Amino acid sequence: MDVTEPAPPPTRAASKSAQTRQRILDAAAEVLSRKGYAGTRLSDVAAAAGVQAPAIYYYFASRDELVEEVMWVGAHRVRLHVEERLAAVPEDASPMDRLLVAVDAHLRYELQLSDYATASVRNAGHVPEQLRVRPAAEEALYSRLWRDLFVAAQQAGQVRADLDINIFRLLLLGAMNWVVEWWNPRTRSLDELVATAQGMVRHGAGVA
Amino acid sequence: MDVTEPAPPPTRAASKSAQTRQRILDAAAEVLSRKGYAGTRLSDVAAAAGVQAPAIYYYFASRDELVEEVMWVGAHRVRLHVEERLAAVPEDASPMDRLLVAVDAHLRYELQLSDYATASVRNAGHVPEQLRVRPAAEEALYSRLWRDLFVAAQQAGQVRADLDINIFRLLLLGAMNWVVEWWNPRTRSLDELVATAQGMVRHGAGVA
DNA sequence: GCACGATTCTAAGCCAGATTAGAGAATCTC
DNA sequence: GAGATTCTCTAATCTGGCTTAGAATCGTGC
Repeated sequence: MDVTEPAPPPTRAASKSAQTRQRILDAAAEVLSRKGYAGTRLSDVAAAAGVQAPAIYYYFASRDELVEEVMWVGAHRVRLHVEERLAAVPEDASPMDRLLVAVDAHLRYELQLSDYATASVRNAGHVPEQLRVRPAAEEALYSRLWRDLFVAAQQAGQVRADLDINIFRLLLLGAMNWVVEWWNPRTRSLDELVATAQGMVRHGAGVA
Repeated sequence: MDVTEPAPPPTRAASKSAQTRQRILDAAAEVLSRKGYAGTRLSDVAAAAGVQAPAIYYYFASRDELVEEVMWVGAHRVRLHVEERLAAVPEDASPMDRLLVAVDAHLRYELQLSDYATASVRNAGHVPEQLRVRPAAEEALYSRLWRDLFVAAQQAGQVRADLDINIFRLLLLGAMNWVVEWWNPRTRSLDELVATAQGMVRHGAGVA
């Protein structure tokens, strides 16, 4: 609630308290990513975090505040991850190369690394309006990142000039986001998925 | 609940009763498509249908049964619509042409014609397990339809031989389904969307 | 070992919203 | 137009699940 954290005690590395808060948040992300907003019981989250439900209220003002935080963290981290991966791309890489790296980073993060990202994506359109404000700001930044990647690629002549890159971008993000609805790591390889999605961009948007 | 309908009375064209049932179902589809499973109140549905909430129970055994029916109808109708459009394609059309018609049909139906389809797509992953059984059967049929389209196109040499058409198909359906999350008919033209999605297939999957 | 804040627990409280009961209106049958 | 049936309403009831109260426990500084 407050902008200031509850005055972290002498703040040793990771106080027990902070760890518990983290455990609750992680549990919420996990349950939310699996069961969705409607199906997420505070009691499930508590169980997964190894506490009783009321303990959650020591760290979060309400169920919705907890959910909002998960959503925001999810959106935020995906963006950071993709930005980091892009920052590591060699100077001489082409705009199209950067686009393909972004596809790779987005998919791998969403599927392997983060319940938060999955929770964020799956529930974005299903939580009450008020919970969308803060996460939406993150998503706007993320959208811009992708827009810039596409603009650069199109200006460099690596994306067809007649392509509507706004629509294409939204379709692509949709394709990648929807993956969380069907992906099963046991039946398919992540590498193949990434390669296919990259092909969708390289051929679908790239110049012949 | 029973397999047999409640013994349709002398069954004139559309009895008043059937109309009311229909109105409730339509209302449910509309609310579900807009607010999602979690946000759909039976009272909202009732209001939209112009009845009091308990009246719903005369036609449906429970909230969940109502939701299930909407989901099933949505999945069913999309499939029928796409099948109809495909049936109307000239004999001499190529497999790729048929694929593009399917893209067109799917998008237009989902965005213009049917709250049921939108409700079905948006909530598929958010309703409790038990509600997914019947709709899932429909979706399986629909999946097969698309698989067949892709197989035919690949065998005809119109889709790159090295493309994993299963993954590509799922990505494409995801891109199209996710459209309901961002589409705003006031800011973009449906024609452009369809054209861009078709381009994604023609270039993304098609032979160079 | 004691005092005190931080943390977590058990036991209620509380309420939105689904569902049921049962009375009343509408419609149909003859 | 009386009686039966279908349909819809008002007025409860019921319940899951969020939330609050307040007591117990834990940890730490002195």
